[in-house]
Amino acid sequence: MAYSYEFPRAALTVDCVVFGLDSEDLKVLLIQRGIDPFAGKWALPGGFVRLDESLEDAARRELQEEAGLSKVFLEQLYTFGDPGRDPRERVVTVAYYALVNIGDHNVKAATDARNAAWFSVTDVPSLAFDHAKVLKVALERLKGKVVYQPIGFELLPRKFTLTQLQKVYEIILERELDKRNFRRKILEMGLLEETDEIEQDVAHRAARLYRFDEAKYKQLVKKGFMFEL
Amino acid sequence: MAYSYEFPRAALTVDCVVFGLDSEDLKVLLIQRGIDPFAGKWALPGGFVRLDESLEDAARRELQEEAGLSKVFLEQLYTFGDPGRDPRERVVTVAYYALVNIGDHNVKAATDARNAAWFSVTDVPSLAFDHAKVLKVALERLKGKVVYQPIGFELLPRKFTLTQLQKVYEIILERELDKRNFRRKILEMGLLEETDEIEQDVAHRAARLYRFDEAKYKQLVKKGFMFEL
DNA sequence: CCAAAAGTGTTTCACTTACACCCATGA
DNA sequence: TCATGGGTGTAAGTGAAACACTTTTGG
Repeated sequence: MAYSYEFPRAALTVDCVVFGLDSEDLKVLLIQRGIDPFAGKWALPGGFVRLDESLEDAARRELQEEAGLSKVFLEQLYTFGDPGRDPRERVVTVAYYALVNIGDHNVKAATDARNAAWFSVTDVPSLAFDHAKVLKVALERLKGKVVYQPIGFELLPRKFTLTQLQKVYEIILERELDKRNFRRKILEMGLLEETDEIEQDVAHRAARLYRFDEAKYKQLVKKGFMFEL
Repeated sequence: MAYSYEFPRAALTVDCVVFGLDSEDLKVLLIQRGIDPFAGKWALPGGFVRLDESLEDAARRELQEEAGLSKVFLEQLYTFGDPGRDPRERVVTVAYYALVNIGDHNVKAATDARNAAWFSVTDVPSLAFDHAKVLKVALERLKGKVVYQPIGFELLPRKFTLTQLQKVYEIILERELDKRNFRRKILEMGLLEETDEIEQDVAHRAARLYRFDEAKYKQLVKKGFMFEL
């Protein structure tokens, strides 16, 4: 690798695909752009990487600044850098995806008067830049990852019912799961801690609440355990 | 995402983890650096991204220039951008990994008089920058990917024996596989085309040669087929 | 004829899948 | 008492894993 200070340089940004879940749909968080290019269009939250921060730090900072989100699950997705993806100049973006529990996080109105809103992933508006492609890649990654990594929990409150968890998987995978088989499988993994609480304010028998046991999971992984479906 | 021309910019590079295979070992291609920083140290092949080329094009160009490799399997791995990973200034690198058949590709002496050589992945020298980490991530990716994507073939000549193929998996996964089960499983997928040729110059019964049928694979994928192990 | 790897089936076991009813609760 | 989802077990089928000997060829 040779050094070369004389070359003009691409700009470097991060963009975040933030997934959330309500009882019906998988949602993605979008920001309405205030300025050109694509003023007024919806886009993924993101922005320039500063010279003194890591890529992940930049992604977290943008999430905080543009949507008031902090301490969320965040993982690098892919880097998009085709010439022409930004109409003005060469911009390379490192895309991340995040999983949040919509209930916990009130997406605040962004500081700089741009709108932030959740859209069902099956019904997103036309997006700025190549963000439609980024979203597509993120969705594929999420579907692929959710079956062999315990990340479904990230979309739920810390305590949840088994039915809620099943719903998470059904929505992401876009297929129905058998209730008894699902419960047996997930419980036999030993990753869920049964709490002594039950759900509140439901007009039927209240379900037991469970909690994902992170410590137990890490411990099992060390012994060769692999999460699956 | 706001525009901001006044910020100083990170430099952008690509680095490639090129995997090859001989009959014993999984190998990685390294280049001995000619200039500082890390002059004399071994490093992954790579270099600066030009403003008018895509990231993948940059990776392919560097492979061609530094190692004489072309038309290889190449896939984006991860982007490494921690401040401080380059001692001189902020450099963000988009890492790719490549799979090549060592026999087919004579790694040429690099044009600028730097050495290129294959090292067993279990015995690599100390590497420049954070390339040890990049290599580690690439190895994990390869191990994870090889079981659910038919990429093992990329490390073999176009025609190969079932034993060679089995060896590929055994070396990458670092565990032994059962011969009969392996052959049954791989043949039942219907991805291998039996040729009428057999291996040459062996001091024992010569094995039949097979070829990976790319067209068949794509066709099966459309019907929902998933490669596995 | 010996050494070396090619090639070939069957049984066992574990896991996945399909499936239906009673229970608890609040309205 | 009715509507709603919570919670539970079993049988059948499918796929994975374990396992050893005969065949072919070149030296």
